[in-house]
Amino acid sequence: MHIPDFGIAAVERDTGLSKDVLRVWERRYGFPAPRRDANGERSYPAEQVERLRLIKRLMDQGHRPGKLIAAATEELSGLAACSLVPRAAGENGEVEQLGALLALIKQRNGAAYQQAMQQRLARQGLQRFVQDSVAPLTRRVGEAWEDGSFEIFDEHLFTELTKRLLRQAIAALPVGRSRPRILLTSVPDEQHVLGLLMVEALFALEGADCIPLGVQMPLLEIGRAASAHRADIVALSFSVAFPQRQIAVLLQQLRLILPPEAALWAGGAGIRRLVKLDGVDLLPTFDMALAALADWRAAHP
Amino acid sequence: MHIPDFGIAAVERDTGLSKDVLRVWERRYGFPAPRRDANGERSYPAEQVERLRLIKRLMDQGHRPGKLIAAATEELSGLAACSLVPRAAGENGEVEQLGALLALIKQRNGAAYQQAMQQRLARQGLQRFVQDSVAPLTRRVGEAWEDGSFEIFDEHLFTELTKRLLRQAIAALPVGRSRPRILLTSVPDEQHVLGLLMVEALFALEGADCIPLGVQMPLLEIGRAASAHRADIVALSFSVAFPQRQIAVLLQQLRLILPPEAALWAGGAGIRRLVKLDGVDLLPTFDMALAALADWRAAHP
DNA sequence: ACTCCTTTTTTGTCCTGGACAAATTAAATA
DNA sequence: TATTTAATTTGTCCAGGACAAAAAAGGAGT
Repeated sequence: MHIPDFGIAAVERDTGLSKDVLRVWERRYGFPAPRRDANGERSYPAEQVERLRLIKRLMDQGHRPGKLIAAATEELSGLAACSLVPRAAGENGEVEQLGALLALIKQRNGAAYQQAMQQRLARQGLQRFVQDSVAPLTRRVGEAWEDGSFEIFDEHLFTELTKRLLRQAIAALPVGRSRPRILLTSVPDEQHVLGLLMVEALFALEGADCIPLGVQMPLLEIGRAASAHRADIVALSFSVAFPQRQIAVLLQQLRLILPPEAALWAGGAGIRRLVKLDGVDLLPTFDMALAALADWRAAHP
Repeated sequence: MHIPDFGIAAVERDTGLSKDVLRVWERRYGFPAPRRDANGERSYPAEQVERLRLIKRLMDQGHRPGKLIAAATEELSGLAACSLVPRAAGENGEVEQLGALLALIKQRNGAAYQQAMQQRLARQGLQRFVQDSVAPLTRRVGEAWEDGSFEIFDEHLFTELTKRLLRQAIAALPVGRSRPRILLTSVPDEQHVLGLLMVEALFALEGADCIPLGVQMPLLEIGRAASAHRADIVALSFSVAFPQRQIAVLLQQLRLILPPEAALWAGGAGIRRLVKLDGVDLLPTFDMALAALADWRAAHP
């Protein structure tokens, strides 16, 4: 079976590497080395697309492209080596349980995973379920993806099923009617929604009035939505995969677009490395988010 | 309050128009006409970004860029005029009810919308709920967005809340264990998920074993997932907004990637204008999708 | 008037190769 | 060992040309 070659647009879609990057890598490093079709346009064999995807994965993990492209195929070793993050001791029972849940996904047994998680939710209650089950699981899925033991579609299945659990749990809560009114969304190009759902669950538990707008809102629309819904707080989420360099400028631009009386909160793994920004509250952890909520209420009696 | 200018990357993110398109429009039509920053790079005033968004909206509706850019501001009239699609007579009571539901979204009363829809679901049952409530509502939201009476964030809120309802309803169904095993997903750049959820609901009602992988799966990953899950059918969804010219080549490429024994089904409003493709089943309506499911079962006893 | 075929215009995408600034690493200094 | 400075790496942007696929316009035949 011969998989046909990919055009440059298809490679961009499938790898997340922009056309500019693909061309400049070819010029500088000699890789990728697509052949040309009848019109002189680049035509990438599936094999090179796979390799590009691997390189992208390792880059998101912190490696640099120059090194990765130079290395022949021993990357595979460096790949596994770097993800040996030692796990905190003393929680081995818990770790085992989470591992068992991940194994269910790995076996592609979605139904069993869903059932097991439902039980956990009932046992722990929503707050601890989010903080002690969903959040650590998400982290471990990320690690498993980085070290190659999880395929992308395993991650997708995990995400999809977990999203359902969280949404179901949120829908079961009484509708929040008290302040603050919190608008939850993400900027364009940021499509990870799990973090947003987790924080929505926590806020909804506290009785806040959450307005979930889904992901990928253009900045100007976020501003309009905040006015139209008279939101007290606009909460954004940034995943690790989001291009770091853009986050700061993006937040500052949004700050200028938003009504001054609306607070701007940013959370997610992507903002860990960020320094302080004027008029933006950076909330890297759930505890900080809950504390910020309490602070807001104290300041707005 | 002065909203700062946008860089070309920000405009691409917020409007969905590629950098290439933005530059070539400027060269050909003289619009947009960004000023230049200190580095000679394009810098788009927020006003022009808004206008670009409007143009994009009208283009998705079928208008051509050359005309739109030439027209000064009378587009606003042409905009409203074109969406006067006469509604089918005889269903006015039903139309009224749907209109009332839309009005709830428009009033930004998410809670009331959710409650009303829940009632409808209980009354109609899932199948009729999908076909007679969700599908027509989705169509009307699309129309409302095109003629400007819905903001983008209204559409996002509608989508988000409706997704929740559908997922909840699907989760309440007994787990499908019988054939066929259907893998549901969409290709990269296609992020509309409502159609996928609607069809999942219908398939799940028929007892099929649905594997929801969420949206935006790279083609090669879809192939792998189909093998790993031993899927009988891979079902993809394309919205109207998806670039038409790419759909056919994309489907043919995926056909070659998939195991030959796996069927490839494509649905959604985006495939309406498509002609027949070898090895791909085009299913523009829900009825056709259900018929295809029945056919599959008849052929695989 | 309507359909089918051909020609022209429109429009998006791709190309080359240069430039530069922000981020990162390496070197040098206190 | 810290902290500043120089060098390198790397992503993004630019200009302007080219081309093919899609859409519109024109023409011939039934």
